[in-house]
Amino acid sequence: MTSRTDCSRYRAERAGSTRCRNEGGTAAFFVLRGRRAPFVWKGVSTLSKESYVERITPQDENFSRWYTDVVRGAELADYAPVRGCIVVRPHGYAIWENIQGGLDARFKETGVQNAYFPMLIPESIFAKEAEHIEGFAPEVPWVTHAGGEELQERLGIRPSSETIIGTMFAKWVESYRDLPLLINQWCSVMRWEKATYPFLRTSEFLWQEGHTCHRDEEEARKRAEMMIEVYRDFIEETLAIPVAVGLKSESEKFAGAIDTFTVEALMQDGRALQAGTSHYLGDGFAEVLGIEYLDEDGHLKPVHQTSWGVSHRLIGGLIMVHGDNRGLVLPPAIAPVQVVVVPIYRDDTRDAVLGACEQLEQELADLRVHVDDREEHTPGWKFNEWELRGTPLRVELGPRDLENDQVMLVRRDTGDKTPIPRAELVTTASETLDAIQKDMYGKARKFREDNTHRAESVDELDALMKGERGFVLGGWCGSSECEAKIKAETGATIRCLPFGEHKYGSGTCLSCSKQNVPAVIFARAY
RNA sequence: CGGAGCGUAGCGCAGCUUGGCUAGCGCGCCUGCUUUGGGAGCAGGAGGUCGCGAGUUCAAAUCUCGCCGCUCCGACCA
Repeated sequence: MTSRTDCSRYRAERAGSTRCRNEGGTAAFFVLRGRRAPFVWKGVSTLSKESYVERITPQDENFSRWYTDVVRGAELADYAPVRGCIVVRPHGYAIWENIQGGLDARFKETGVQNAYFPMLIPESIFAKEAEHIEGFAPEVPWVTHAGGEELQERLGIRPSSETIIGTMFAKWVESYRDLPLLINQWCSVMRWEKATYPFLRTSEFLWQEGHTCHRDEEEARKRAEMMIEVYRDFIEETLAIPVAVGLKSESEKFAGAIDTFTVEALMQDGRALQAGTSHYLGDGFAEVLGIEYLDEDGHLKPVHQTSWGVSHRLIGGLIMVHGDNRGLVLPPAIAPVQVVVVPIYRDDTRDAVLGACEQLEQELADLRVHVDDREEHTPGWKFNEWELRGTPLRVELGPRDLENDQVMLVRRDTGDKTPIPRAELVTTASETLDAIQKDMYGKARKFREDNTHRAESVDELDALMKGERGFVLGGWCGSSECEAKIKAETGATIRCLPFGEHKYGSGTCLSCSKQNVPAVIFARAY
């Protein structure tokens, strides 16, 4: 009874992991916790004996190291033998699959269909839109040889697919009756980055790119705004990450777009993360690619387009918004395993405990539940392991619980440990998961509010950027000169010109002191 | 792209300054027994092209040159 298929999956996933190290090292993935340093968590002090305990670099000691510790420790990703590329491991990929599932359903609700286009783009096609190729040229790898011969025409590896998809759209769109055309593809793209960082900036990354064609500007703009709203909804509801929604400045816009809408999140180190973008492309691509339709009035007109995407960077956002010094903390809605059951037994109680666990697993079948019945680890080891992996809820079941007809329920986000009567577990578990989801969003939202400041001058902005950082609201007159100057002096960029409920009124331009200009969000960005 | 550092067993490191026997240590892994409510104990065991390529030398993990990769800190980007 102790072996089940999902169980062996978890075993396979863990193959090759290690978490301890010797005394005496310095820069390290896992740092030695000093002898007799008590492992303190929520008032629980343990491990008083001399023992080596793996530790993640604390966030406030070195946030970057903490981040990479979590990425590798939670087995989300590993470095690949290709420069700048990561391997997304099963646990990380399971999160990605849940992101895909949630977004894909939302896309389809708005009438979008999935398709797939080639990864290789002939140079002649890629080069058709001038701004587009100019923006991406430095980051595009080219295939020049194949079949043992030099190719007649170089093939670019897609950094984004506007041109190749548009080329196909030109064949498919003939009449206004073919519009709107709403297509999405899940794929990976490649951008040859100078400096890479797991999930946040890798040479190849997983994403989705939606591409749509419309009859006029109004309809296309509506679609671009609709999709940024889909992102906002998903990221806030499912990933429990609050975002600011707004418009990108000219310099931060997508190469070839008229307008770029963005959702911006704030990480725990006070830096901003662009979590998703949606572009109104105008008819620029349509003009050069010949995506034209015959309108009711008998005239041939170019379509108005949009494109929009999010990437596996969202996983980086999850880590940096919710994680703590014990590792990853996952919102229940996205967690591959929502409830882990850890049996605690001796030889004489083994069968009873494992039997009860199997029963729990059946009772909790509506949730994503996993019984960790591995023989080779102690319960304490498993507690740490599942906390590092971010599992929202843990159920502990041992002989004492059997006697009292109860289980222990432990929340990952707060560490709270509560005995629950067996009969109430199913209800309490799903209620607690709902509470965790809500509380995690609330906590992240409060963090953002506590770390959103106002600045009246470049000096004030600079002081904030040198200190605790965060979102800084300040006036901006709209000129690229002032934007560039502010960036040069403070390192902060304009994350967005907020709209909707995120508007913050007006102020004085931080750089040129022009009065009554809109307030925008400044931040150091990833 | 600049500055700094690193690359020796699956992971973390020592050895390198001053070249020399069989390259060590901890964790992990394997076997056995005892264990199991916050990373268990004992015993035995397996595991290495010392990042890659040249060079110097009787002899290179160690010295020289080149290349590759990674990490951290700054400038550019989903």
